Amino acid sequence: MSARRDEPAANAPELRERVLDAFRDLLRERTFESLSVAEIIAAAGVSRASFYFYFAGKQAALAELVRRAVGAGHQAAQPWTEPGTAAPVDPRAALRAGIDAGATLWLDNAGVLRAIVESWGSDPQLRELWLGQMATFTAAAAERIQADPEAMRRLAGTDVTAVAASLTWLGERLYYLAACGVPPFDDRAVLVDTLHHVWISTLYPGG
Amino acid sequence: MSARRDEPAANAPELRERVLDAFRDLLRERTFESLSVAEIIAAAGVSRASFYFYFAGKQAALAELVRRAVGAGHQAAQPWTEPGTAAPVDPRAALRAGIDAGATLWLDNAGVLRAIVESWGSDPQLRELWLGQMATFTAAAAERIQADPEAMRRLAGTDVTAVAASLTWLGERLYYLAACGVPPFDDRAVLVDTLHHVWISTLYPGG
DNA sequence: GCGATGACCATACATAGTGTTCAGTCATGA
DNA sequence: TCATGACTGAACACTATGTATGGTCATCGC
Repeated sequence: MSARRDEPAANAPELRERVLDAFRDLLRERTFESLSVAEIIAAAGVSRASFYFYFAGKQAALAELVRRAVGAGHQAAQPWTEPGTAAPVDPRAALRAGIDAGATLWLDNAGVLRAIVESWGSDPQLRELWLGQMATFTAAAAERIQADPEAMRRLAGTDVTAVAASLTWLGERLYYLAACGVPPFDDRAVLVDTLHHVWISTLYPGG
Repeated sequence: MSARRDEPAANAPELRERVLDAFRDLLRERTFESLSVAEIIAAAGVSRASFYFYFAGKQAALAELVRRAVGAGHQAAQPWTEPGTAAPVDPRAALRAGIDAGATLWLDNAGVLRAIVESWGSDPQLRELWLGQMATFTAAAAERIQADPEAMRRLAGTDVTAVAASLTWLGERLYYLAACGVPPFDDRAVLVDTLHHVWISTLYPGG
């Protein structure tokens, strides 16, 4: 039915990719809100009609970029969320590794993630996407906590899900501030150390 | 020079107040971004020209509302930031009182505060305002921590300012989620307990 | 080769919002 | 009675969004 000239099948339309690439590049230096569709398509070398053929709007394109970025995010946090296959790792070290991987993810995708953090409040689609992501991380963290007798002993009598959600959102905020270059979190070492410190204090205060 | 008909002096122009009141009311149920100047002036019963005479735009009006709301905020946190005049209060109890006062402040001014949290990322003026506020709270918290030998013993070797900033931003985020009705923080008891728990764990882990 | 198909583009359009301008109204105070 | 200053209403230029139209061009079946 379609007139294809390259790969035999399952080839994501090239224009679509070009738009997403250009959009991601622009977001590295520009605000989502300040970007117009005109600028995006100019950078992508694509017509206005094509853009609206592939995406319902700016938001929809951003949503796609976010989905791709956080897809990698799940793997990033895995060292801590899925306790080592064989050797029982020190939870503190695993946690630090997860936090560090999160920092890498955020800095690599700073533009896209900054954009959704600033936009999910005013767009239903983006809100659902982001709250869903946070809920996923929260659930993973809560599960990991509940599997840890030491942590559970400390948290006795408190709402584990709420604590897990707090720590998740603390991460979101600090990573975001780092991506915005707000001190003192623009210093990656400070960011990771501080986040790690609060998580550890909350979960394993015995130290 | 001006033709006044009421109070003798220092009378803030009535139209300006009407705009601010209407704006605050609208923000209780609507998003800042989704509100147009047309709607605001319609609700206020004021002409477009008058609006732009008193405010440079939507953002400037919001900034004014935020300044007024957080003016009260400084007092709200005072029980903890400025240790009691005479009797040495239990820092944990004082902290809880401060957190609870913060919750009251946020719920009273939910619309305005939600608006700035969602907008400071894309407006230089609002950014400066909000980051300044957070810096103020952070400084107060850091000072309070440094005055407390018990807390300082625990935090030995870590960046106190960074920890104070983390806890400040954690508060910002959790209060915001509560104002948005995001579970589990839409439950005020959970909000206050969890925030209190993380602060205490981080600062006074001895229990 | 020939016509159909579908991807793509340029242009134009309707709609909506922003911020400015300007002529005009109306109460007050001199 | 006139001048002043607060305020309005309407129009304007500009920018952005999302849609609709007509046309180009490569490819495919035949």
